[in-house]
Amino acid sequence: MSDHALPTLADVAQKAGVSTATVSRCLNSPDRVVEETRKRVMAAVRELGYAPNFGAQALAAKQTNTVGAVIPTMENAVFARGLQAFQQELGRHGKTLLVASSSYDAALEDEQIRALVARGADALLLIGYDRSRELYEFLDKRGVPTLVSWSCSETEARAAMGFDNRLSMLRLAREVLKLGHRHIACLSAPLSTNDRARGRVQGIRNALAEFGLPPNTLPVFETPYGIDTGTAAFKALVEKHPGTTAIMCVNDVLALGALRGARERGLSVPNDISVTGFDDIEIALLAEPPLTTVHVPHRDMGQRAARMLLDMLRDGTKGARVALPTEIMMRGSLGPVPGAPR
Amino acid sequence: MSDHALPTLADVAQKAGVSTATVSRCLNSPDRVVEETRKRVMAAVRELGYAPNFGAQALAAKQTNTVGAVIPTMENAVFARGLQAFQQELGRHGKTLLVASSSYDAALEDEQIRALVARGADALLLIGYDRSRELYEFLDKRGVPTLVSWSCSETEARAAMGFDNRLSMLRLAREVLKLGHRHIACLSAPLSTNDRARGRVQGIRNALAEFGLPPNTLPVFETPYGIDTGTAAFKALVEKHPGTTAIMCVNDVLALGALRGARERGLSVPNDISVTGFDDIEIALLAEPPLTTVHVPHRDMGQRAARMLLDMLRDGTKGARVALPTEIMMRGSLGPVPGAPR
DNA sequence: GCGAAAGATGTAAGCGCTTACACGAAGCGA
DNA sequence: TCGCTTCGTGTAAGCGCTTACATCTTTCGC
Repeated sequence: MSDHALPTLADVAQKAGVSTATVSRCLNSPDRVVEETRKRVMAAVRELGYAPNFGAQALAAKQTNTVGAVIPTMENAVFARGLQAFQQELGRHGKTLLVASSSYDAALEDEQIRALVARGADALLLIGYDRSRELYEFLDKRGVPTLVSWSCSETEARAAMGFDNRLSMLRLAREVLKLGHRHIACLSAPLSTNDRARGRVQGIRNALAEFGLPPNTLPVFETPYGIDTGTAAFKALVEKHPGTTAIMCVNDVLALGALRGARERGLSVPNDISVTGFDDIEIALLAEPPLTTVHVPHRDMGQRAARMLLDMLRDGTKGARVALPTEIMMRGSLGPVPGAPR
Repeated sequence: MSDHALPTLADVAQKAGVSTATVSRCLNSPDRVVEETRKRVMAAVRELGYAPNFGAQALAAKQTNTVGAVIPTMENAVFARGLQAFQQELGRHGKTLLVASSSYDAALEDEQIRALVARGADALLLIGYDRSRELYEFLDKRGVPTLVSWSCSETEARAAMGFDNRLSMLRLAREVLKLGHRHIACLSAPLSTNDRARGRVQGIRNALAEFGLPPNTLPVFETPYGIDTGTAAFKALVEKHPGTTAIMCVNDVLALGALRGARERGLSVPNDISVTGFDDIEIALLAEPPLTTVHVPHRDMGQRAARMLLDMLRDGTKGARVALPTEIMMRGSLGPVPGAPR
């Protein structure tokens, strides 16, 4: 680590025999400088190994070209996928992505969002709507354009690039019901701070109602995110409700856990019990049996989210509310109700 | 989005009837200010909703309290895990983590590292050693403390918090050989820019040599990261080397792909062919059959990496070279060679 | 060939914060 | 009581960059 100070704009300017303004222009809007000068400046830049000081640049330009995103967890490939596409699109427009994760913890999420803003994020991508009024007020006050993803609600004014969680799950639940299942249970993430999970559970209830079943008798087991927790919750569920023929999980990870729980309990899927997921992560296909789930267009969502946020940033507009289509993936983990006539 | 400018230090100072220096001290070293003044200042801070301007702070303090990390991919839970622990430890010391991913692309990694430095990262966490001399020179010139993780080589001077890839794989390969396998093949990530994969392959070769087998006849199939690619490579491999009884993969994701390839080919694991992985990601346990693999202490590694980097940053020291122990996880995907006496 | 418009570059005023140094007040030992 | 240290606070000089504005040159219509 050499201690001699790094070259500054002034050093470059001196070396190239121009003013600092010209060097700055060469770097930021090259077409405003005549070619000969530009060449000379660029040569000096290269020779000195000059790179702009981030803090100074941010201070003077009043923007950081940085977009922040807070996701529930990096451990779920589904978020990683979406973010990758998001990042690529941002990169194409000269912006950098800052990622933080909240471990599905509301207080931590709050903190991470504030940290990102404190770090100068020009705009934010958030997952779902659920967060405190104070936080939203803070964001509005600071004038940070914010886009919600993974959800899309008619009743929320805020810009969103997501999909309809309720409707997607409703469609899947219809398929389950069509196969004759009448004793359905739900394995869910904690509902209190997760509007996506709530929407999905609501979707099951709506489907139940459509089929003339009482929606409020749906057993819902809430458990933190994880394969292990899914396995444990599955076991608790079948113990408490032995007659259950189909377990609908609000995400694939939980469903994978349920699959393992079934295996450990000696239950055959789907002969003894059916299991469904949500997200369509890569391993859903690989599971034994392959998981019936709802496919979410992660990549497309990420890319479009980036575009919308970029537009909001550029034009200062409010952003729209877009619901992307999802797709039911019928696979081996869902079968007809046991004992049904074939 | 309100347009009225955000409050500055000067606003707070005026409101509290003190100088900006005092406000700054209240925020950064509260014990240097008498309690009464401090209370008054803090009240003003709260009332105004003041938050420091990142750029200005970075410019004046010449540090950003930000640490950058570049990982190959966010889609592998193994990196996510390690990073989470890394981030937590940093957070405890008031630092923020900036993450970027390179998609296992050397040029992109180079770019991301420079972007992170340009964004003012005070220190860096990198995965593995393999990168250009220019990049390392750049880092040294800028004086950015850098810590390598996931690898730990005797021959590299640079600070590292990792484990011995070669030795770990060597140990696993011994187990494979002990079970009678003599026709082993290797499914690897591209080796040219991945010292971890190279070390692991080398480990297999070393084990072969120990058992008196010619190390250079080991078939090594290189394929990009992914479950799908693992499946395809598996098929290509068994076609070209039908006599293979054990396939050792350099990571779990590839191994999962191999498992699927085996299933699609109608091969029973481990009866017809054995498969091993590396990393011990959560799904390794869930695979059918559960994957024999090498457990890497992700969380511990992440946490200790953070501590070391923090020390380097604080004391300006060079950092040490630490190799953490790994553990062989014997599970169902590895069995005795087919036709062996039981 | 002249004046105006357009283009290239320079000048210098900040951006909001940290911190070395200065200053006055209070506490202390002799 | 006097000089010395210690403590709390203020003053003001940057940190390295962007950019409005000023200045000087060139170009071009007529």
